Amino acid sequence: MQVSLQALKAFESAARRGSFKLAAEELSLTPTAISHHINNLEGRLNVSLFKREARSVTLTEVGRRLAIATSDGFAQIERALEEIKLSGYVVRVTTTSSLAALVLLPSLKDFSLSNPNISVEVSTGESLDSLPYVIPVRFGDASTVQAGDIVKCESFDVYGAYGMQTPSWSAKPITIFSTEWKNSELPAPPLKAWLAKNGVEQANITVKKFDQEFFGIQQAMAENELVFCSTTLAKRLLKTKQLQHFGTHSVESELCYYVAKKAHFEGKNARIFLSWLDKLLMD
Amino acid sequence: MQVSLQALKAFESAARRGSFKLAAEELSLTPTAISHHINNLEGRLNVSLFKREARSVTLTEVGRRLAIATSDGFAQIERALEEIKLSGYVVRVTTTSSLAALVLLPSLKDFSLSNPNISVEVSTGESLDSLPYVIPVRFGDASTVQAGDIVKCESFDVYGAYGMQTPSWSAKPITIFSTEWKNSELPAPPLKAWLAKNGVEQANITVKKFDQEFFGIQQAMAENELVFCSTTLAKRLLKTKQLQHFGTHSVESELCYYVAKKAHFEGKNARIFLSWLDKLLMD
DNA sequence: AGTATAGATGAATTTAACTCATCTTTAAGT
DNA sequence: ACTTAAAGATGAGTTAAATTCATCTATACT
Repeated sequence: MQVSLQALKAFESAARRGSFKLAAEELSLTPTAISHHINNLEGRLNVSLFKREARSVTLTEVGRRLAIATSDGFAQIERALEEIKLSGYVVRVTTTSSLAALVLLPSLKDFSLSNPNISVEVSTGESLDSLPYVIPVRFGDASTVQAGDIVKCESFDVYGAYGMQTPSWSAKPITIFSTEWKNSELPAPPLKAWLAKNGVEQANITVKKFDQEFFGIQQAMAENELVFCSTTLAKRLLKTKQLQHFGTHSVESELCYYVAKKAHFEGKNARIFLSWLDKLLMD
Repeated sequence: MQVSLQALKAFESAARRGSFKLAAEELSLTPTAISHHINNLEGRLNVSLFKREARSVTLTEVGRRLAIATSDGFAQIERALEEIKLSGYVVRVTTTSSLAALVLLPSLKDFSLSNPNISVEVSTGESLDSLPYVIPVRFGDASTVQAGDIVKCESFDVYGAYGMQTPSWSAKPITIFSTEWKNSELPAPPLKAWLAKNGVEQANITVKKFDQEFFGIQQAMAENELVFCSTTLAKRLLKTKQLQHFGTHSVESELCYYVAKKAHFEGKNARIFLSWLDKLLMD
């Protein structure tokens, strides 16, 4: 197609509106741009598309032929685009299983109450990360993440299944479930620092590791055990009386939740979702 | 339409060909351009249009929806454009009445024999001059015309109606028909120079003026008189024994035939016509 | 293991798109 | 009849989108 698509669109609008001026308004251009486009089109096609009067233009016969084709052709494309754009009101998020299961999915009903016209689709795994319209909420080493992308720096603490006895850190052997990330480059959960901060280094502790926090948490709840996990994941479970806290002190970690290229998500609905997520994780 | 038409066209081609590389070839672009367009489109629409493999791409469901619409929409427009372009095989020319009547129209059957698929439409007057696809063959002052636009510099001579007596320049009063252009800024026909060149300044000459050469020529033929006109217009009439020449010497003039913005007429058929015209006028 | 293929990313370059300034030709209003 | 308004035309200058170049990545193939 050696003729410019912009020119064809300008022509279509001018033909429909019967005026270069109105076409310019419709397309947020100047009348000059319309005039140039149509003159260019006429030159390329070697035909006259409009008959010019002093203050108006009327379509020639050949102009009418093209007007019908462009009107139908562009309308067809626009209908498909509209359908697709409507589907864009879905905000797509990909994140870890743990955050999805323990934080995001359970909180989504609150989001939906506030934003009934926004649909959020959550997926786990990393295969969608590189898609420009999927918001990747990831867990990573804060020192390798852009400051603007960090949503929440994570702390860790020990929690026990709801209703179990308070552990005696100086007597019986104690088992604590913790996590060993699949990604060996991620900083390990700061258990040693926690032990030191809480003055229980000398406790008789056995650590059982899971490759996801979610698994460790679930197991601890099922077996009335302790779990060393992030405060973010534990928060809701504390509130719903599935976990309990024993008055120990949490420790900061080098880990954080972040959204890669956060500023790139410019869509209105994506911004709304990201604001909500900020609040959700920081509270 | 906030999405780029170029991006939509790139998408349509990639979808049809199932490859960014092939789309790039089809559209005479680089694969990078295709990639940028499609990534931009996906970002704007907030959807994935292609599933990327290592060495290939496959359409997503939503991509298929858009592919159908763009394929149909653009095809519709292109069909109309093809029809219109076919109609562009008509070469449109506007020129003076004199040249049209005495040279161009009578010679067109030769042109058609050589180019049976090209149709030439000739109009007189200046109203079509500014249309970009109408070839204006004009008569003007060579000093104000771009060198590349000049087709033929014009000479003038005296001719008589066929069969009339050879004029005696030194005896009886002589009437010569000449032209006074409507456009007063055009150089007058060089009659004085002709008289001087032919050594007949002392002849007893009365000049009768017409505002078009064609009129003067027609009148001279009808009344067995002399006419001072351009050699180009006289040529065919000499050949067809409607005018005769008396052995006088033609004089060059400051006037020429030219095609305004000649180089702008790039269409194949227009170039063919212009070549033919060059030859016709120069012979 | 090395090479080829094809799409991705981002900076730099190119070019078409667009605007601004000015002009022209009516048409409308006084 | 004269003046003003409306709307398209032309061409130079500016801007922003389109495009390329350079480089990289992830397979697939030999």
